[in-house]
Amino acid sequence: MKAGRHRVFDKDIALEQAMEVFWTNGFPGTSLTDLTTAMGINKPSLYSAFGNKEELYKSTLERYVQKQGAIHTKHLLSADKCLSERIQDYLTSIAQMVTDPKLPGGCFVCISTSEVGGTCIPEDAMQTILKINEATKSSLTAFFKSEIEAGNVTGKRSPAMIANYILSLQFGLAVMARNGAKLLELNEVIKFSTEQF
Amino acid sequence: MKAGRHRVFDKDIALEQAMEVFWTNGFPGTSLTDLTTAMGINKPSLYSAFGNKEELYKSTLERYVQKQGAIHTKHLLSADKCLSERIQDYLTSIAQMVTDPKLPGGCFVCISTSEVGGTCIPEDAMQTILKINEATKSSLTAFFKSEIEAGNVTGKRSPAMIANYILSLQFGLAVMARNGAKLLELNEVIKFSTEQF
DNA sequence: TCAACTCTGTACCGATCGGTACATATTTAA
DNA sequence: TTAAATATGTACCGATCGGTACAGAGTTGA
Repeated sequence: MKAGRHRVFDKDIALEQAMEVFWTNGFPGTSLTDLTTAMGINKPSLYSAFGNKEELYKSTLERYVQKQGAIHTKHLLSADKCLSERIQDYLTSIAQMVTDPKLPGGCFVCISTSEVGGTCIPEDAMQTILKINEATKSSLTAFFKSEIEAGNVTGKRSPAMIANYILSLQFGLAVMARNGAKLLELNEVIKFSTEQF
Repeated sequence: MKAGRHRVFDKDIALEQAMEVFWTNGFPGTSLTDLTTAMGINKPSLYSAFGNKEELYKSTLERYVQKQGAIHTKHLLSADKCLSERIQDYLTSIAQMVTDPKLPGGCFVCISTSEVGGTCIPEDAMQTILKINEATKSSLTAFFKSEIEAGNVTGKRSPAMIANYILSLQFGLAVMARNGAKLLELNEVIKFSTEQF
């Protein structure tokens, strides 16, 4: 066991609470006081555990991708379902998350992406966000490439284009949720937008 | 002529410059120094001409809707074109704007909508944003209602659902642009997403 | 020419920003 | 029991935040 006084807060819980604050307010809209209040710790504890505001922000983004983002992709791979149904399940899973009243609303990555290009987002954080979206896009592209090769897509469509289409829809649904759209409305949109598969 | 010293800056140009700053950085990400620097005026001039930061923000939003948002809708009504072509033109016009290198990138309303729900957006500004989106949605709904009545839409689709679909696409394209998507990519997505009309 | 008026520039306000120094409390290993 | 190590809480740092008081500059009508 390590010498020294023990940490009295759970680092993982604190990280989740920080994530909710950044998710709600964005990076420039979140102050250290917002963070320490939500996390139930004080500033020196925050800095010793998470570095600084930017490092904490990047940590919450990575946590989001792992804990909130990754739960949707399994729907794309479920057996015994046709492609359009799997895409629909995937998008519906996202729609549920972005409208979940127990969460801040919308998509953390989408909100962060909207802040890319602003002058008050640190360069490193910007790269983190862009990398996350690149990973999503290339993952979707690889998926549709294999689906096309399996003959599950009609017509002559490129995997990258379909990936961009799905990514656009994800972002769109997330902003719609921030605007107050209901899950039912989003599900109707999803049904319509997956008809061509 | 009014007595007193004359204003040395053009209020309309200053408003446009303020709009670009808010568009780039969002409301919490924009400081008064950012604004006065871009507008080329000092704080007392800003306050006497535009009220305060929030009032200026709302003014830039309204200006955006009038000058940047309204130019797209005409494509929906052009004669001698089928519905899918008109929708495609409408969305392409938006895609051009959100990727225009002479503009801040993305859509100002979309970025503002992403900030709705955060604790540092004043209540009045929040209402302004929501009203803008309501207006867009009801305008699109009315449009599709008349198109359905004209028999231009196949299948049994509700105007509100199609309006939500188009609005989601708009938002999605805007966030994609912030993420660095090229106009060509967005045009491919648009073509694909309007096939079902 | 002068009073009334409006805008501009400077200089400042209290509050909050992100971040830290330092003393104290707590724990482990020796 | 003690030294080393680590976390916490307080109290503070300079910088910046949104906003304004006030003096002076410029313009009008009388």
